[in-house]
Formats: sequence, structure tokens, C-alpha cells
Amino acid sequence: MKIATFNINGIKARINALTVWLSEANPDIVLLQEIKSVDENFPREHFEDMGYQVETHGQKSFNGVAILSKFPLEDIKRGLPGDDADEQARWIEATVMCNTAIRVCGLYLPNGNPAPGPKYDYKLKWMERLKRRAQELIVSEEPALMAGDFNIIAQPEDAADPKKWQDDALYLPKSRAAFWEILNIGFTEAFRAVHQGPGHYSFWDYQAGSWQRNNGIRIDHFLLTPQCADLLVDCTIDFGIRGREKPSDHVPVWISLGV
DNA sequence: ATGCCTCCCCGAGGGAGA
Repeated sequence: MKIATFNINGIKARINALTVWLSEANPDIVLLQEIKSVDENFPREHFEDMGYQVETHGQKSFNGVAILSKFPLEDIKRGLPGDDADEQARWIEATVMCNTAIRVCGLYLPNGNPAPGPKYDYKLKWMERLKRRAQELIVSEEPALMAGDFNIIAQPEDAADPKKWQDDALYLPKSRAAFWEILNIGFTEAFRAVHQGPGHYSFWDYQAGSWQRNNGIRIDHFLLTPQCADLLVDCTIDFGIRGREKPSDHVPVWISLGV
């Protein structure tokens, strides 16, 4: 089974690029971030015609997450628990009903810039809530994963120019510490379980020729519970599509599970 | 570089992204 995460930066702007990539890569499950659409305007029929069940958690203009699945989805939940006043659509989870049921959580973690400030406070609070949900997934002792745009550069080798990010909300010590706290509950970061070393990125800024100069960062991650990590076969970044017409600034990352 | 693009709103130009 192939599960992908992809921050598409707007479903309306990316409908063609996403469709082409889906038909080439043929993932079973796709976790989408930044759909930037309300649920009613998401082109669900387009993806249903391609064989996917479509579940969205959108809002107007900003954020928004979705799950596309070729297997049935059950027990869908929208919104990260822990703050009923949070209006931002950044979390959706569901159980994928294949021969081994897998709980999949798609997330779009707040950017947090400028830091310090209220947006950075929101990022850190959101990560505290994420940690609580992560603990529940570990306690469940079931195959589960959290994947998406974490907006976290976890290590220096995850940035082409780490010095440039030193004062940025994606790389500040508190951001990285919060990420490692969650990971260290007992998750496997799928990409680093399979690949080591620098030069692997999932995001390149639209500005200043970042793609042409390979000035990227790796911020789209898969975190697997032990029962899910046992199934891990491979993890790959489809970086090539960043060079296509009208690309997202992120590229897809996907895992292969032996189920 | 308090922003070199690109997205969204919709029909100008500002907010957000990372």
C-alpha cells in the first residue's frame, strides 16, 4: 500500500498537476494540505471518478486538509482535539479499511512566523495538542500514522542553508524540541528510517530561484507508530515534479507499507 | 531582503505562506 502526503497550495490552482501526478504515482491514500477551499467547492467528483473516496476538512481561502483513499474510510474525525475555539482547518483523520486497518492522520501544522508573536504562540500550543493526540495513538498499540506539512526543519541536514533559518519559526529551538518530544514518545520518522544524509528536500520557495539552486528544506514528514513502522518498506520524495509547469512549492512524499 | 513568487479573495491590491 502506498500512502502519500502532498501540500498542494490550492486545489483550484493544482487540479491538473495533482491529477497528472495521481495517474502516474497511483497512490492508494493521499493526505492533502492547503486545499484553500470550503468543502462544498472541493472538486470531489473529479477524484471519485478516479476511484478515490474523498473526505475534506476545508475553510475559506486558507489552510484546509483532505484525504483521498482507494480503500473505504471509516470513523472520520475533523479538527485536532484540545481547543473548541480553534477555527483553523488543519487536521483530519480516518481509519483505512484494508486487510490491516490503519489509522491515518493528515495535518497542516501552523507556520508560526513571525516569531516571537501570537502566530508562534499558536504554533507551539498546536504542537502541545498534537502531542496529546500522538500519545493516544501510541497507547492504542495499533498501526497508525501522522503525516503532512509539519512546518518543522528537524535537523540541520534538512535545509540546504540552515543558517538562513536560525531565527525562523520552522527551525527555532522550541519548534524543533516540540517536534522531537513528539517523535520520542515512540514514533518512527519514515524518511530517516530509510535514507540518511543531506540534500533531501520537500519544499523550495517560489522566490529567488530556490528550486534551480536546490535551496530547499525538508518539512513534510511521516510519523509512524511502532505497529505501523513494522510494515514500512520504503519512503520516497517525488522531488522531480517541482520542476513542472505550475507546481506547488511542496512536492509529494510517500511511504510504501507491506500490507 | 519588512520579500526576489504564488496562492487566495474576486476584479484592486493586501494577507499569507515559509
